[in-house]
Amino acid sequence: MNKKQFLPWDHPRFRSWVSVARACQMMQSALTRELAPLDLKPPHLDILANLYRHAGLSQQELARKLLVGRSNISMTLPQMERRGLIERRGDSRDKRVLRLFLTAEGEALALRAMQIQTALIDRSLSRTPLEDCSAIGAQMERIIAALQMEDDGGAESG
Amino acid sequence: MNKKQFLPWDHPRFRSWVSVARACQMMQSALTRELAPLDLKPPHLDILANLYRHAGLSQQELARKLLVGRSNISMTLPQMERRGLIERRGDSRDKRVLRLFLTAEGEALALRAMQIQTALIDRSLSRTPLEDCSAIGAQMERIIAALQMEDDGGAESG
DNA sequence: ACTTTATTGTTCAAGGTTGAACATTGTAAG
DNA sequence: CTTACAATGTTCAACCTTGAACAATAAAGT
Repeated sequence: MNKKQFLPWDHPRFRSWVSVARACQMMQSALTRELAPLDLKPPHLDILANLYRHAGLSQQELARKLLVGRSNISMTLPQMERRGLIERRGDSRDKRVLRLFLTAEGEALALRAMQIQTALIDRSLSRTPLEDCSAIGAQMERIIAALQMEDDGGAESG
Repeated sequence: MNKKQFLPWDHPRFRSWVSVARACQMMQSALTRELAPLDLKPPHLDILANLYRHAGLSQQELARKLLVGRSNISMTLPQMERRGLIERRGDSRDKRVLRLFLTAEGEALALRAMQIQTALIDRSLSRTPLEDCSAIGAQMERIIAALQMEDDGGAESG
């Protein structure tokens, strides 16, 4: 008679995480919409923001920070380079790596895009007290660490 | 001299949300990895889980729940139907809509996949107290509501 | 009844993402 | 030095996702 013996929705952590995932997806959609006038998509913004922060990254390092494959970066960057947003210079010591930098135009666009993103986040989280925001951020860092472990070492005991 | 006048990373809500997005992305990657043995990807699981929960949904309703386009559903479902996981029956009252149901095999696979997902979430959130999980879920629901408003009514006052 | 407007599902082209195979360059081992 | 191994970036085929255009059906307006 027990038609549904396994109902994940009864599971508190499961329910909470579903909400998290949903919120993320909607934020992504909203960001895509608001970035459209700049002819940018979230992945482009991620790249611009990271190069704004850490000038001189290699493609590999950038890919790792963004959690995407090298090939992704390798196919996206030439577009942005042609658009005059970034610059790639070969590393003098290691001829394999290309170091990435924003152009002046790229930095200007990065700033505009980041302002749009920050404004969107502010609007969406306006009903969430700062204290709770920080608490959420801290918990998420824990979760990231836990998932990091899985990535690296499958099932390392510790 | 103020080289970086606009640093989003100084912004508490921005920082917190970056962590949220990162955690989501890593969870998605981990889920993709763990679902591979079942020859399923997260979007397939989303479909199975939603039909498990709400049998008889139309494709439109399913698309809305999953926050994807109708075309997406329209191209994914035939694959799953050929695989014997779902069934599509025309609605008798409205000849436009197709009502969706899980087959026995689909339900079995849905259960296995949901158990994998629940286990992954449990593992990743094991260091996050239940109380905090619930608080996070509640805040996320607020954020979802805020983003919902933007979607619907652009800038409705109220 | 007739026309207009909306909704549902399908198709298609465009673009994004991935993982594997590859060439090049650096590093360690013998 | 020579050989084996590892890391970086590129290319390619496969797949996924999207948005627009479309045909069929329903609902609303006249």
